[in-house]
Amino acid sequence: MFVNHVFNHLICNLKKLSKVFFQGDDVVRITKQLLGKIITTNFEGKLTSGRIVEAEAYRHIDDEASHARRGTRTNRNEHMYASGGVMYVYICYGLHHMVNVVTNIYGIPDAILIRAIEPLSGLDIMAIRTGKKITDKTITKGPGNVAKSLGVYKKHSGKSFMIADEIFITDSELILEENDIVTSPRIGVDGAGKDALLPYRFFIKGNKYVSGKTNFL
DNA sequence: ATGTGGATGGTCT
DNA sequence: GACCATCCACATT
Repeated sequence: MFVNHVFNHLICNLKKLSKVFFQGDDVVRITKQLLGKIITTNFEGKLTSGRIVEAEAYRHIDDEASHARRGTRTNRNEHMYASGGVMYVYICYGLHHMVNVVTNIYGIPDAILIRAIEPLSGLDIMAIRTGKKITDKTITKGPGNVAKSLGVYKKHSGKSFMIADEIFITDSELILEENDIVTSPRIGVDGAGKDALLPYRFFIKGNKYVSGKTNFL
């Protein structure tokens, strides 16, 4: 418990990502840069955090896999059009909440789906939220489990990562080389025609928390 | 180790 | 009323 407290203190003192990072105009590049960073939620005194090890870019209105394809703008995806630095949360298959980081300037719908994190802090809380064991490597694997372990729900959509009270993303000491990152097509976007083949998914090579079957190479 | 089908509900046509 | 940016249990190899 004491160790956990010290660790939480460390995380809170790491440099928080801000405007310069979130409001860049190249969501694909930002997605790669997001790997290794640490996402933290602190809801009602329950602090949980993890290293981002897998993420996907959803880019502009001409991306057929995006909720904002062809300029679609509805109540559901409104936060995708917000200026970079807020969270976009939606429900998938009626039961899974998906955590996205919105990037770019207001009006241009770019977002990054966080597909997996490596748990760092608040493992006991994550275990309660997911109903899994602390030692279970699937506890934060896959986008549904990311939201569940972090305690994120649709009601949190639109919250800023830059106010740094309940949700924030911090820089990390981890330096990733090109060779540490694997690129692939996105998962579960078969309906997107040729855009389903775009190399917009990135993950840390060999990390055991990455979703899917092929996290080798 | 791999494959299947059911759960479950908001969103848009 | 069909479609999902999914997960899990359980079946069969």
